[in-house]
Amino acid sequence: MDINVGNDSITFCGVNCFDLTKSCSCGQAFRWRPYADGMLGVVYGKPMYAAQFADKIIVRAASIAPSDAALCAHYFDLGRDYASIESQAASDPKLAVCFPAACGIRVFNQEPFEALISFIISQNNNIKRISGIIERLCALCGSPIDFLGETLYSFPTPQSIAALTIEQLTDIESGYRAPFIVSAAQRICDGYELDALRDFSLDDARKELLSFYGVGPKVADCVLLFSLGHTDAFPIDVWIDRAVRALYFDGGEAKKQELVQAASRLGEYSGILQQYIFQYARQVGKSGLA
DNA sequence: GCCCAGGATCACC
DNA sequence: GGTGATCCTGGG
Repeated sequence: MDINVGNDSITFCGVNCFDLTKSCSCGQAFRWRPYADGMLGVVYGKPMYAAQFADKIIVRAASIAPSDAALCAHYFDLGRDYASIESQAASDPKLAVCFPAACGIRVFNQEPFEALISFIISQNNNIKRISGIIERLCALCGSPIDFLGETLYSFPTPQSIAALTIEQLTDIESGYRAPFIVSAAQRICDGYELDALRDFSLDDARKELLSFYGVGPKVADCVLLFSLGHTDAFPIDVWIDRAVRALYFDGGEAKKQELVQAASRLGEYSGILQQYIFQYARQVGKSGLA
């Protein structure tokens, strides 16, 4: 992969196994939206426009710092060998079914605090409404930044979320999750280091996250997979439940423990393969999995 | 107006 | 250690 850095853009050349739009829209990240020929989002507090032309990815920002190329490469997970993960998927008879829908998905490395709050909001919720709540949260207490004639907002700091009242959070329609959001932000303000969980074993890191009020197994695994580098974290929501039962249990009933075992057999990238399965499940719908 | 989808918690067994 | 009621909102 070649990288060219300019004053206001970075170009990554020779990127394979990456479908930018699909990866931004598959439900792993909630702040990207279509803009011109690409996607507009906010990465590590900085508004960015990303577009894809064959194997080139162009990222534009108001200004590019020396560290931004490495930051973007990390965010989009460009350093990982997805060709081998995709070939694992394509050659596994079960996963091969998912592959056409899923190829080109890369699992992003989001900011841990943003992921924690976002996936707390995601519980009992659908993607459209999750995005709406997060955008209103950012507009409420993030920092406004003008870019390409639009006003975007950074994801709020733990301090500014911890200072919100339950009423303010109810007003942006976060519902009964409001106290969970404040409690998590409060704990980060008190000095809890989410980043330390990168070096924990999967089980230990999960135990830590489960101790947050309002965080259960599914949200914990999302935070681990989408922000803390645990590529073997395997979030099980209703879609994954349906799809794994359809693919690995002939559509029959399976206990939660059996689903977890089926996932662990997929190996160290089971979480990335989970995104492939999720994308497939969403595409074929409930009736396609029966 | 009614019922359902979507996860975590808590009370209870 | 497992089961079921409950939380909130949008959509059929």
